[in-house]
Amino acid sequence: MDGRRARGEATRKRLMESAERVFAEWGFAAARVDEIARQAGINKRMLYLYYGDKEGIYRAVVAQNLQRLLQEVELVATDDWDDPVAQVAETIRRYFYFLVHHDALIRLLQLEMLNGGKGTGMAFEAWTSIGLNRLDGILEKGIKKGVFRPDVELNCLVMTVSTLCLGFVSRRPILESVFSDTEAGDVMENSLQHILKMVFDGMLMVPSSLSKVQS
Amino acid sequence: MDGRRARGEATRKRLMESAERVFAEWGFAAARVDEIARQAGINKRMLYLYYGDKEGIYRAVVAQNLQRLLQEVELVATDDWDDPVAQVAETIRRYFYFLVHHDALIRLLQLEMLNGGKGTGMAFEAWTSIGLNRLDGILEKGIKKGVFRPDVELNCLVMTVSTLCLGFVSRRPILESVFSDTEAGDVMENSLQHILKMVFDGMLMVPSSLSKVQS
Amino acid sequence: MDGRRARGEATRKRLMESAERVFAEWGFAAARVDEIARQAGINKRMLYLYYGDKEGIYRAVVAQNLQRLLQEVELVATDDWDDPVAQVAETIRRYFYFLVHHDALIRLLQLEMLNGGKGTGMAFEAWTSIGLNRLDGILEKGIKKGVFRPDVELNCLVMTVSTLCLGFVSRRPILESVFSDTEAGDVMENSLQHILKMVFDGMLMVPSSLSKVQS
Amino acid sequence: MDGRRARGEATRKRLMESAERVFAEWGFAAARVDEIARQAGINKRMLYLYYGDKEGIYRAVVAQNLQRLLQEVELVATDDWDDPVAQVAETIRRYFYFLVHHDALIRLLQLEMLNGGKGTGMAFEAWTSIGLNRLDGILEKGIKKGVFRPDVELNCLVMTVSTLCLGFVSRRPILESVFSDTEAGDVMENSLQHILKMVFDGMLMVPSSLSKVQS
DNA sequence: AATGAATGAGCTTTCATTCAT
DNA sequence: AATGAATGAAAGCTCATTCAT
Repeated sequence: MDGRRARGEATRKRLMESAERVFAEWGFAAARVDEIARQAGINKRMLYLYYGDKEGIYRAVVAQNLQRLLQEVELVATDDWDDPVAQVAETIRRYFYFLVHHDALIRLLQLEMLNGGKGTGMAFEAWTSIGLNRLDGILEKGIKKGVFRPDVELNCLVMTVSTLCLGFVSRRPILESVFSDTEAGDVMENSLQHILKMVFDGMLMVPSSLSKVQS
Repeated sequence: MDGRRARGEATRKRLMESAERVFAEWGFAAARVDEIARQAGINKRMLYLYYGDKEGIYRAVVAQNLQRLLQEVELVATDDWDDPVAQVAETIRRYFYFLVHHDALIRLLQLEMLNGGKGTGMAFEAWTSIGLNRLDGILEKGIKKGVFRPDVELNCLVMTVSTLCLGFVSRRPILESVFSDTEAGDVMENSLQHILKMVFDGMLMVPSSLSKVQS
Repeated sequence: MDGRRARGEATRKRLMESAERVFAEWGFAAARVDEIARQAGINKRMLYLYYGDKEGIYRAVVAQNLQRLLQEVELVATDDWDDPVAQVAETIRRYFYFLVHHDALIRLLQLEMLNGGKGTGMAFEAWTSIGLNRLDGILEKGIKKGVFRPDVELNCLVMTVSTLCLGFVSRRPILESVFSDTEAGDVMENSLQHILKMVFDGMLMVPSSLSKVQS
Repeated sequence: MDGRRARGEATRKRLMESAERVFAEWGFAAARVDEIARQAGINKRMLYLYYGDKEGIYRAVVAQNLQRLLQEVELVATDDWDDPVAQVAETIRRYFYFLVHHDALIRLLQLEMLNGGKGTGMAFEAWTSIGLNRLDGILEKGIKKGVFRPDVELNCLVMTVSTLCLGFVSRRPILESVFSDTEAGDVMENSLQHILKMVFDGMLMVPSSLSKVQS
């Protein structure tokens, strides 16, 4: 019967979504299996049927989210643009807004990073820059074209970008309370502009100065 | 005789130190009260006598560490130097190395930040920039002296510095595995130099270019 | 199939019965949750599933017993008899023997009364006369018929009846040791007769003198 | 040194008073040794020095209170009055008001009675009528004089008196809420009058009818 | 005589997990 | 495929009691 299988898949999915929320809110240790099942409206037993145990569904959630992150940014990175600056900016923008739109995921991955992947045995060493891994090629091309400074330390730059993006997104509440009065416009967009300026002023031959970098 | 009171204080202290380790390693939820007492070599009951409950000692640990962070950087910030660049650099250096030397604290505070202070009710909104709060004055002075660009967005800069320092320090394992072969010298010192360059190239009237910024 | 639900209800019930015994024997504070579960032959966890916590099952036990007390005496009170004396006697008899047959309940409610409902927040102010609340109507009717003295203080009388019944029942061990030799017949029945005589001699127009008051 | 001994006695006394309050409020099981020491302003260790353990001080408190009760009523009972009615009334009055003025004691003894002396091993079987034990003689004298009915069941009467007194005193809160509006005068005095009327109407040759029985 | 510090046993409660239908 | 009932291990916490000064 396909109806059965379909229903089973729906159950799997609801459990995953619920688990993502709960793990993101509480972290692995403080998350409650009962709460995951309750929010999913699914019997707790099914969780064990599909995912083995608490850690099993946790791994599944983390893996799926990393997968999504990867796919999202891959789209741009594979293209071949003429303007390296625009392409770098667009890559960062994509990365940044993906994080913005998946704050639960961010919390989850940050918690997991702090946890050193201890609970899962997964290698998270490089996840913070996943999605930026194609920057290398774009940067090199830009250096050849004489747009970027040749002494740009690629690894450091990637690290800097990922750190800044993640940092600003996860500090969103703080930023909003700080800038709510003084700044017009969206806080996140302003943050992105700040990051881009930060990055470009440090890597361009000529200061990017003031004009907003559009996608 | 004060021997008894002194012993009591010693017990308090050993509990705190033990709790700091355990909370930093496991996070609040996964930390075990028994383990804290065991590592301290102290009867569990004393923890409840001195700190009320698990959350009580957790709060105490967090508060004490924030205090330490504050004091450490305060030292420089109050001084009045002639050279704003050197003073900014020294402030960042202090902040950075404090984080380096207190990685347990870092994990602890990051976990707490991700937790939004939920478990403790404390206001952590601004802790990431504690210790950098005197930067404002130094920067303004530098702007007046014509050393820094007048369009420097102070708040953003502070946020950037704290984010980068915290990010690089907490990604130390990743950095070490990435740079172990290619770079000479200490990874953390290199990271600090990178951060300083990043920051100064974005704020100075004339690019800081290449020379290392010493304290 | 309803087998599972039925089993669940059975578990609930066994926990209640066990809790009634244990609370009655030890009082709230000294009662042990482990003992309740053990006597019920039920896993301790279920108690928390069904009743929340120790106080939860305690409240449930107390509430249920008050309910029973109410129902038991209600039966008579609603009827409309010709003979007020007989009806009052029957009401008291029912009340008295309900107490006799539920000595665990008595201990429980007396403990709770002494506790002032502190542990439960329930209003116990009037429970001692629950089951006698219909006496008012019967007495008034009796006064109109000229059987009872018109100066009978209804509230005091109800209080007296409940106090005497409760007192004699809960002093049963003492009474038995005192009267075992001298009196023939059941100690409790004798006590009831004494109470009835006490009450009627104080309220009747003509002394009830000697004949036993039958139901 | 006598100063030392005197101070020791003072400590003992303060511990006893504190223990009386705490045991009366919470009962044996729920009472906390720490609370007793705290209220006494005395170090907990002294309690163990003077009374051995928790049960030790509990026994001491109960014993002392029973002693007091006995002494209080003894005063009247030993006298030889002409008027048996007045003497009975006075005995009951003394007993009643002693209970009124020692409500902590009442709670304590009632709790202990419900506890069956389990925790202490003391024989409490007859304590409810302690202080009324001389009624026998007075009643017999009254019967001889033709004032009391010869069929008065002495034991039952004593039991009735003690039960009613104890019951009304310990239900004082209920009584006050019930009678606060309707009755003038002190609730306790009214209760006593009710009890006396109750008792005398059941034992006198001629109904005591209406006039208040004064001491 | 008096006390602050310390303790181990045992309490209530929680949790991830499995059984039986 | 799905579920309500059940469980054992272990967690946080409390208590009466004793040690050392």
